[in-house]
Amino acid sequence: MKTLDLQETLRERVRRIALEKFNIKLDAIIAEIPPRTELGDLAFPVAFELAKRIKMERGEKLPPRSIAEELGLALENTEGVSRVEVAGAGYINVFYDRATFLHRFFHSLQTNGVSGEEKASASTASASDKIIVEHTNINPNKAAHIGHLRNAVLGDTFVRIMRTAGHTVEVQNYVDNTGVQVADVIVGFEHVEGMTLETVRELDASLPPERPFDYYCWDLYARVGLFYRHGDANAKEDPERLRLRSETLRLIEEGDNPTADLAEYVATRVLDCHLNTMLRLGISYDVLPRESEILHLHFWDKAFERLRETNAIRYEAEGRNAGCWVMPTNFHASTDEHEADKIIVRSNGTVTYAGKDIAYQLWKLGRLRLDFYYKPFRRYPNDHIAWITTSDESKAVGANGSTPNFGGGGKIYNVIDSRQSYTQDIVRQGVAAVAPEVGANASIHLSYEMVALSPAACQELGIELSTEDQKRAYIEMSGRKGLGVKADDLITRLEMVAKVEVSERHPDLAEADATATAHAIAVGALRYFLLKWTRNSVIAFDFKEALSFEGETGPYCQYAAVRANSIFRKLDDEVYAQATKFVSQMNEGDANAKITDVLGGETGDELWTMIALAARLDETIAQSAAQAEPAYLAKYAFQLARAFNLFYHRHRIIAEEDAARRSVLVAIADVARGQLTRSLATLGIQVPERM
RNA sequence: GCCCGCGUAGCUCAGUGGAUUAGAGCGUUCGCCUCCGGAGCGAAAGGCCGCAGGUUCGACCCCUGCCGCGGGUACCA
Repeated sequence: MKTLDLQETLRERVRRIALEKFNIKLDAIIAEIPPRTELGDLAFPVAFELAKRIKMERGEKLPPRSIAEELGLALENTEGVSRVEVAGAGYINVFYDRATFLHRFFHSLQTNGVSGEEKASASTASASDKIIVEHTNINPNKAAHIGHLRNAVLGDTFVRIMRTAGHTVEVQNYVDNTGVQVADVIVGFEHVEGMTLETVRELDASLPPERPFDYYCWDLYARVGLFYRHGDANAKEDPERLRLRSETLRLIEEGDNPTADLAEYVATRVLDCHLNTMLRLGISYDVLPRESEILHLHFWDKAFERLRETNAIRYEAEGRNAGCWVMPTNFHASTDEHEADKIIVRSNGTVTYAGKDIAYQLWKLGRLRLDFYYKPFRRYPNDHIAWITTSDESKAVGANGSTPNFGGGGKIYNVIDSRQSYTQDIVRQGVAAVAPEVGANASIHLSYEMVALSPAACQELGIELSTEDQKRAYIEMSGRKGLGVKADDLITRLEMVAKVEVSERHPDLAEADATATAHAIAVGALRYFLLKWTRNSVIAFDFKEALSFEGETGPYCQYAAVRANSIFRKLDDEVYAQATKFVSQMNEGDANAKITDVLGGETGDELWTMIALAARLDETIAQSAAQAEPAYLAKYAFQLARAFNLFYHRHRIIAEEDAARRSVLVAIADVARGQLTRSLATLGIQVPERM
């Protein structure tokens, strides 16, 4: 029995009774979890709503309390409900039949442990509609930093949540290989360092593993920022040097020249580094659509044509934006400093990100009637392949019928930080103009706040702060200035700290096992750290906090699961079989009465709280999915771990002498570890054997 | 200027569609390993939920205004 099933039944009954007894049609029935166990397992504040509606519709004044009493009475004989109480000013508090609930819950986990399975088959309609999630999307011109990690972990976790909820999800990582940021680093190679494709290749081959190509580009990108300013970070950019950037950008877009070839090499190599970084955190992709193909396969041309036809964009013959194609907006007022219009095509003919993204979104929604060619880019350890787009039909794999089919999703989620809300609004407006049939709502901006640096983190990184900045709660990272915490550095550091702990606690563990365990802990710590904040909270990154394994952290949750597993390692098989039989078989002898007895009283309340919480996983997944908020699931996993630790501390399981009680305790520990493990897996966190 | 987000315990944050006693983690103080793993458990202290109005039987939550902080308003993304 999933809590949701019983909840749904009760909601339906409330709806029906309200109609029968009061002739009121309620559309949404609010059900809430009461604050304390004494107040029941589910509460309906529906009497207040009914009192209001009755007064409005018939002018009749009925006190909420009497309405609640009448409704509660009618709810009482629902199967699985032991009693109903009316409390406060008119709450209907429902108490479940604990023994029946435990046994159905336990039995359902025994028979189909995988949480989403049941739902996937139950909601085939929504499952047939493919969801596309776009995340990571790091400019392929430098190493990934913790801000990029927040994006990828958020996106990847959302994908896991949607899949667990029974949806079909396609994961895309968009590669902006023809943007200004790539152009900048190419200016660096060509004009600052005087290098060519050949010498860059040699350089790449000569780099040490701990300072790979993306690290090199990180530094070079910062140097280019200085180059534009003649070495003075506070000076204005030299327009003459900026012209190198726009010309480089034009050459990259055009293709088929040495600069474009170099850009292709650099962007591909950096992308490869990013995929390595993400794989360390268990993050992988299905397809890597590249901006260069948006251009070369005429996706943009087609989108451009349709944007013109629908008058979504117009050509500016004069003024500040002379020679550009712009999209007029009313998102904000224009001032002397800021134009209200957004430039889509620059005066030198190159296309801004917003323009290319409109074409990309249209393709994702299946509205462009054009497609990419694909070739394999990477085979993951589990044999999954990440495909990359190509404009060269001859290189595409699939002549033998194995061509993958991407895009054309029913619903699109774009994981992009909130600073880009304006650009995303532009993109949405463009998409809606060209494809009014899907409108502005098919594509969802899954926004989140940035990761900034705490003053302490800046100090540790050796970044000098102005007295003004020292007073701030956090300092924004800057790729252009090379200011930030590199993802790989942080992961490595976490692994080292974890390794020390593991080796200390388990000196007998083989080296490879200790390393693997430390890795699992590092991933748990980092992913949880990035997920515990809700999306619209700025993370002020702090090393001490990120490197902590205590309190509200991933390792705390992992530890609870490891402890639970160790009970079952030690538990006699016979005893486990006995417990399983006792709890999962309904109405055998006096099992029901005995279970009811164990779950009664004050101690029983405590046990029951643990069971009720463990049963709430599906509901939490559904909420996380609906709100696109992985933090809900992260908080739930922590709550579950905390509840389990308390339960573990209060009750001896193996040593319990009363057989019925022992069986119940075993069953509770079993459902708790199962649900905790599933929660963590959905967060992308593994539970090691020992830690 | 305009648009978006945020002001909740010393610090960092939860609080989902309005309701009973506003919750965590960190930090502070004090306890707990003859007992399935102390990366743990318990307890204490700590709150005009930014301010002022409004709606309501009832507001941390909804509405309006104000104050403060952050982000955006690029021919960057």
